[in-house]
Amino acid sequence: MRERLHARGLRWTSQRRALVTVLSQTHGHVTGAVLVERCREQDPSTIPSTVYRTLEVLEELGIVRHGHGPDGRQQYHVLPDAEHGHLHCRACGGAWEISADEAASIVAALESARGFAVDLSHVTIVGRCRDCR
Amino acid sequence: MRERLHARGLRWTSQRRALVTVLSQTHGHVTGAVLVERCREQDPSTIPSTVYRTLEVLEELGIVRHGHGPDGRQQYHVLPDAEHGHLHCRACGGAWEISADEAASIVAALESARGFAVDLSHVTIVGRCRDCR
DNA sequence: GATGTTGCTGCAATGAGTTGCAATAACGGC
DNA sequence: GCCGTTATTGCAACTCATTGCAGCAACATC
Repeated sequence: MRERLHARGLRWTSQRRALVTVLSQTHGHVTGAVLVERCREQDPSTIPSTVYRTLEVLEELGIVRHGHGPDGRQQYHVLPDAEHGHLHCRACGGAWEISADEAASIVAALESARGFAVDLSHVTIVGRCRDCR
Repeated sequence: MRERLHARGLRWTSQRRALVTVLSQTHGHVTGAVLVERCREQDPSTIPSTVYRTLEVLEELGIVRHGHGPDGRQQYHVLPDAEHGHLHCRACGGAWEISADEAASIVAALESARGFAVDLSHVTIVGRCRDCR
């Protein structure tokens, strides 16, 4: 981690260390607010803006990816992890992942028709699941 | 409008009238904040929570639909309008619509594989457009 | 036109996230 | 180990959106 930051002229601070530790203990998806809260457990003096700014940096480094839940709130997940999209049922709140394979049709269609490169990790599709229909 | 509300036991108030007027003069996509602002122009005493709550009601009636921009903020558009998804370039901020035809492949795939009913209006796909790549 | 219901509004507080700026503290060089 | 540079932090203010609750006012009924 330290290396990766230094390679770009960035610094390895205690605040970043704390967030990276929290992230390493995280599985699946977490909202930004939850990450702030978990950092606070480690160090109550943690400031939200620092956490959010650090998450931005980590995303640039390719350590985390973020998307938005059905309500537009931030959701992060830690790499390495197969790239995937997100599926949310509006009725029951259930969540599933959309594999790259499953999304291939639309990713390819947008790529060939418009030359558009889809960021699958950021994709969230909302609707109703089988059980809730 | 009044009829549609009354049919459900809801009421036709001056605040709702104001928002409907604003919406009728709106084309394309607008953020929630902009709608609040436009209502304020008509009536400076407009309260945000009332606007957001009214938008919820109008969405239930099928008058508007909402999705989220690349930053997760609310975006509304007024019906009637062909149902469509949204495409955003992270680099230039450009926005395009994804027609139901274009999205058909993934909508059908999720439908048949998982029995999931996609809300296309709510879909926003973020990435990089041809020019920005 | 007066009255009772109850759906809505206004308000205040809260949550989530962002931004500008001055002070701080990593880091590299000596 | 000290110093200068400048990336980061802490803080405060702000934007966007949501929620609980008491009081108000549409609407149906008479």
